[in-house]
Amino acid sequence: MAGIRAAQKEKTRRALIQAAMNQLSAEHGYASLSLREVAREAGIAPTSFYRHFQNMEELGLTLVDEGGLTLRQLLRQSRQQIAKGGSIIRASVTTFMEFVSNNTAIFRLLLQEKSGNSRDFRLAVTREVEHFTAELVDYLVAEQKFTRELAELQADAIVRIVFSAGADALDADHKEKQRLTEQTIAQLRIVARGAEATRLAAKTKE
Amino acid sequence: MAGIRAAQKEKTRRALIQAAMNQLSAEHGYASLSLREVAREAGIAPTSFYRHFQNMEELGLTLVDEGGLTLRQLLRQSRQQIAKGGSIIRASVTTFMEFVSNNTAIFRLLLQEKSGNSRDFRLAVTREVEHFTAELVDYLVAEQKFTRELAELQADAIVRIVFSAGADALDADHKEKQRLTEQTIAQLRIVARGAEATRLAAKTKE
DNA sequence: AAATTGAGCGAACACTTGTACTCTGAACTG
DNA sequence: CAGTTCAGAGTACAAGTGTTCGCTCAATTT
Repeated sequence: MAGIRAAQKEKTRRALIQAAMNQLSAEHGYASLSLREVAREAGIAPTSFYRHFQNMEELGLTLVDEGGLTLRQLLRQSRQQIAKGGSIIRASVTTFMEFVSNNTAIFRLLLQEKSGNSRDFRLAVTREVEHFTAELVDYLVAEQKFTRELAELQADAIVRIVFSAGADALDADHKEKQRLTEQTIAQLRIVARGAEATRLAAKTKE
Repeated sequence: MAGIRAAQKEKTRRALIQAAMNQLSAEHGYASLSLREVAREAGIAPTSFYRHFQNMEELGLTLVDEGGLTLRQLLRQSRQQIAKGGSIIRASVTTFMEFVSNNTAIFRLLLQEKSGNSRDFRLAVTREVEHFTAELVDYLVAEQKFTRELAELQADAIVRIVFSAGADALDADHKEKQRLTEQTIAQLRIVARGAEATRLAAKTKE
């Protein structure tokens, strides 16, 4: 029952995924990914590809899922940073930026396919990002006592700003990344202040 | 000196650009654009393409420029709306969203190539967006008396939020677009309030 | 021990791709 | 009017693409 056969299959499956990842770069996106090249890098014949995935699309969706997993790791890591105390905003933004630097290929994939050419891809990415936003909403409601409505507005704005800055960070050198990080932190502080002011304005109206 | 020849050349050049535009859709991006198909739709032989562009890349950059032109139209239109009085934020966001709806193909191109696979493309798009941000900064400094630093933070945040919402609007139906518009307006109000609060905080500190 | 399964291979097929070359004929120039 | 220019067409080629088919042979099951 060792499943030496199933284990081997899983291994080359991982090799295929890894090969696809390796070929994703700033210059070559998912769209220009070729079955034959992926198979070559994974060390199998082109035809054997079909033992693992029906299409390139199926491989692609697997990559997006992989990216979602990574995003969830990021969430966990952020929560740990927050638990340690200190500035929540600063901690979150810096962990996010570090993550972008360490997982460039996968972030690029997510960002590209978010406005890419396959509806399934777009939906898959949107789902992952929404998961991210939802976590933030929960935090704002539970810890900071915002109304759900205001929390949703705020969280959505934050995610838009942070992901957009993350996209810019993909191309940036170290110095530029630092600038982006500080800028994003300052912007989130503005948003936080604005949300706070909005909450007060709503309260005094009652 | 009529230039009946030059006119014809310009005409088929426009036909090529138009053909390329037509082939850009939610399903078919720039990356999967083929010289032969573009030439076919423009009604010329594949080889004649080279009389007008050296590469597909050159055609692509032309499309991006075209998009930049469109963005500048948007700016002008927004300013007219603002001059009419009323809510600046509401006017700007609604004109932006209308523009996205009416120029879907070109916006999709800009959004995709902003994080696309050609460095030249990314730079070209970034340049256009920066132009957009710069205009907003000028407005905030001149009309609202913000410091340049705060205006830049605010403008950049606004552009990130609006363009990100615009990207979502590409796929959305009418109802969803309205929701997005209202949401974006509310978010920009939060940012405005936050910036205002930040300005006050800085002042009292002096 | 015999039978079955299935990952991986190699050959082959029917395309599509970009691009180099040569030629034509209408528009322009002197 | 003769000569030149040049947009566009046609042919051809080499290189790549995804996918089907039948085969092998080790792992697994009966």
